[in-house]
Amino acid sequence: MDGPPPDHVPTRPLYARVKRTILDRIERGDLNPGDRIPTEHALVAETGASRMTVNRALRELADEGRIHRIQGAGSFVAEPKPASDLMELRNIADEIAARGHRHDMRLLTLTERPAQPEEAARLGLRKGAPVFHSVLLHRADARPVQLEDRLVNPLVAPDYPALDLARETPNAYLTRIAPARAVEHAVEAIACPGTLAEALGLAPGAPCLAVDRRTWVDGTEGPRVASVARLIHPGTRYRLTAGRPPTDRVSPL
Amino acid sequence: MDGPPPDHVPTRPLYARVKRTILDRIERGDLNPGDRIPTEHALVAETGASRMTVNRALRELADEGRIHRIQGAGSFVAEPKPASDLMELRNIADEIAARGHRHDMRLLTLTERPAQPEEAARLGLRKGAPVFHSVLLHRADARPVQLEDRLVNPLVAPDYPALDLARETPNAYLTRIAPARAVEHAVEAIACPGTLAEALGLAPGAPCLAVDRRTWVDGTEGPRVASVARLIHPGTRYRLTAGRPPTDRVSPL
DNA sequence: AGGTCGAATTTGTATATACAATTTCGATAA
DNA sequence: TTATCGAAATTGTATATACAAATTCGACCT
Repeated sequence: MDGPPPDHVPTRPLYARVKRTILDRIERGDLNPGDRIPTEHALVAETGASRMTVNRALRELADEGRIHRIQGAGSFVAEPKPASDLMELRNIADEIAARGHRHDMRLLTLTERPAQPEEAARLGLRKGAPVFHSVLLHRADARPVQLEDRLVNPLVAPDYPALDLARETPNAYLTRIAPARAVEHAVEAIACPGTLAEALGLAPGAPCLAVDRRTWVDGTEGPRVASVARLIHPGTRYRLTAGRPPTDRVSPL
Repeated sequence: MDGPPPDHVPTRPLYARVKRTILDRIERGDLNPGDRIPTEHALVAETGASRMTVNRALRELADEGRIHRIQGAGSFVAEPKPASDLMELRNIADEIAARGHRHDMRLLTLTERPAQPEEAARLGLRKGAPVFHSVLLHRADARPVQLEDRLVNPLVAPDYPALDLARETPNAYLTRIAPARAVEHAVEAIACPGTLAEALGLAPGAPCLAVDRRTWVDGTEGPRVASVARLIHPGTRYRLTAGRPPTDRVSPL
């Protein structure tokens, strides 16, 4: 049985399909950064959509930073800028997906072991207390974009080792079972350690962005550190942004 | 007197003015989170704009997360976004002093010149509009810790060149005369350019942390970019933190 | 009372048209 | 050759109109 009218695959709006055709050409390398995009008029002729619809598609692409438009001159493919908005709020998988890439992760290690003294201090535990330690590699379209080295507090997330990585990132899991009350970030530029160079697909010594993130949850006796993570990104491939510009536009003066 | 034809104050587009009227009501507390926004039809009657124009205004507000729209139901003021915008970058002088070092700065260049196209875009000015450009080196105990490359909008800070660097940093000066309404940060790891290696006391290619900071102030016609700065720190000597851990401590478990 | 259906409301998308603003580029004049 | 002007090309905004899709709400029936 089943199905009656399979029918209506929810058709995407026309402006979205026009956007997609442009993005396809960019992602296939058919159009490269700096290249000129067909004019609205040409796209009207090509796609059959009205100019208003084509205009909306191109305007949204411009808002999203994928293309650059100059009145009177034309539209051009923008330089790829892997800027991520508010990384502390969205997990890396969402960010990659939002850019139209395919995200996957490979678990490199997952162990339970006693905390080293410094780790214990960072986690607010006694030294030697058991902690979970995971190391993952996040990839976008099979390209490494983040190495995640994480310590998890078993008092906050006792079932962390049972996490199903096929369905959820550690960040998403922790957010779900123990929403953070506070987050601390520290960022520094480092030279890619030789031990990570291969995993990240970089030359040893290449500049990398290291983000140390610590999250707290509310416990019965006060705030507890839920997790401490060091996230390492290839410096030239990733960008961390915080803060948002005002929304309403103003004409240039 | 006055003016003849004051002439053309560049009128903002109608859809932007409609956005502004809605944002004003939200920011004045006239409309609170969860409140219903007048329907498109009502806004058409109120503003005189066409429904397509009102629709664009509301759609952009929704894209920007300020409102929430439900087909068939209406439009509603969104919850203010998670406050975690806190990238409290204290100014470099305070940080150095807080660490017990002595801060000084050397002015490398200070000019007024026409904005390059890309710079103009970042500043929200017409290309070729005059901008102030300063380059400073901040030092802690005579050791370089930050190279500050800054563009300043003369419309916001016309007296910037008169700044007395012996008394104030550019950041402190701008904060004093034009408090920022919004700040945007982008951070990336870069290899130290050869041209800066000597000034920063580094080997070319050494990892550096580059922070791009953009600040806005409120103008009569809407937000204006006050300044765009790129701050370059030797990666191993500097650390940038954002977010704050909870203040109340708990004994380790 | 409860449920069902359908009309009214409201937002979402699409088009045709018009004019404005900016850049580009060629024609023309000095 | 150089400079200037203007037409053409291209994007930006605005409107009127139409229909689609989702929700709300009341009328009506049982």
